[in-house]
Amino acid sequence: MTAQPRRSDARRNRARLVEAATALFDEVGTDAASMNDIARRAGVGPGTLWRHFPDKDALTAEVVGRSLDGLAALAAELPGSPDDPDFLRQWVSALVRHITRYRGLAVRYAEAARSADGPLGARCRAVEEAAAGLLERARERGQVRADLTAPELIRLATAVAWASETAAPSDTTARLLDLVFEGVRPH
Amino acid sequence: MTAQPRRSDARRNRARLVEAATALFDEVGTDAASMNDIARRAGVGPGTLWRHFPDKDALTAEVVGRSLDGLAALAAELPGSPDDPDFLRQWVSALVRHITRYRGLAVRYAEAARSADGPLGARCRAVEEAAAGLLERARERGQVRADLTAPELIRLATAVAWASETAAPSDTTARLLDLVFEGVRPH
DNA sequence: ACCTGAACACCGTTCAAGT
DNA sequence: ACCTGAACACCGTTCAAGT
Repeated sequence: MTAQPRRSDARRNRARLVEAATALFDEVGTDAASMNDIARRAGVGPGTLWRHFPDKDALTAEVVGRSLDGLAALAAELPGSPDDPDFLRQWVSALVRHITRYRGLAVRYAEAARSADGPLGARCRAVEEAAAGLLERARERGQVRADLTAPELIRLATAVAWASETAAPSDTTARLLDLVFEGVRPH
Repeated sequence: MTAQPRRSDARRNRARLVEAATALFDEVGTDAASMNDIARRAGVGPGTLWRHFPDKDALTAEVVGRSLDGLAALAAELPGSPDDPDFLRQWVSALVRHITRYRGLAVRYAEAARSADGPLGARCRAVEEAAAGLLERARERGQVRADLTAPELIRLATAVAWASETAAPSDTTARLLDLVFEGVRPH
């Protein structure tokens, strides 16, 4: 989201920072990766990091941005699939997979989605719009409760992502998602 | 959980620390309340706090312990209620209410429930056993999916608590809980 | 136009020195 | 037996000084 700098050394520094942040997010998670660590890994001073990205949200948005955009694009494709009764669940599953990509991302995503401002919040709004479109189609086919809203669906997806982040076995994600879709009560 | 000290000044310090922690948890949440802040508020040095409670989990367990014990007791009473079809939901609702009592508690609870050790983890195990008992009774009456386990139910409750913690309006808790019980799909 | 790195107030945590 | 408070390595964040 943040604009590309003009000077070539600045562009190189920026690229290195995003690369270092991505690597550290991958290794230790969003929270444990400190700004100073990221700057050190990129081989620049802390001031340079703060100059390129005003806060951690901006940096996070840069790292996960492309993946979030892909989600909106995926939403545009899915409803075309020939009457798959589970296309909504598939998309939500993809959303959960994205949020669990880095440890700690669920919290940042939830906060950004609530305030809806900042570079990450803007991305969340786009995802919410995509969800709203899918939800409408699912509703027409009677595949979801009529009163379910897009923010609620996303909040549930984020909650599932958070829960499988703190859980021990990683395969529980699908199970939790199933429980949310089918409900705790018997159908 | 931590043993009461013998010397009277130590006992007084301990009581003041728990009081200060409770107040700060209430005002700014579990995370924002730093150990140094708590010690300062209690009028003691940081070393005294660390002597009484080896880590923040022990302190948290002391603050929320009685409330958690009450939950296990509540589980023993509920099934007696004359065939209320929603007694399980009522108990889970009480669990969620407890976890949302202090901001940041959901994360600590989830981590303690996973590792199951430490003073907070011990309490989580007791809650899980209570949930297992309720779940069995609910299953006999056909009120829940036959394959639902107690850890899963608690994980869902914790996830709902976490979600309503990060959400803007506080009344969404009941709504999220309803979605989890009834499911996203129409019944 | 951009980078450097010292600096500030904080954090969790420990531990020698006291009473 | 228990408390004190200085100390350490860290954190996020800023900003004068450089090129």
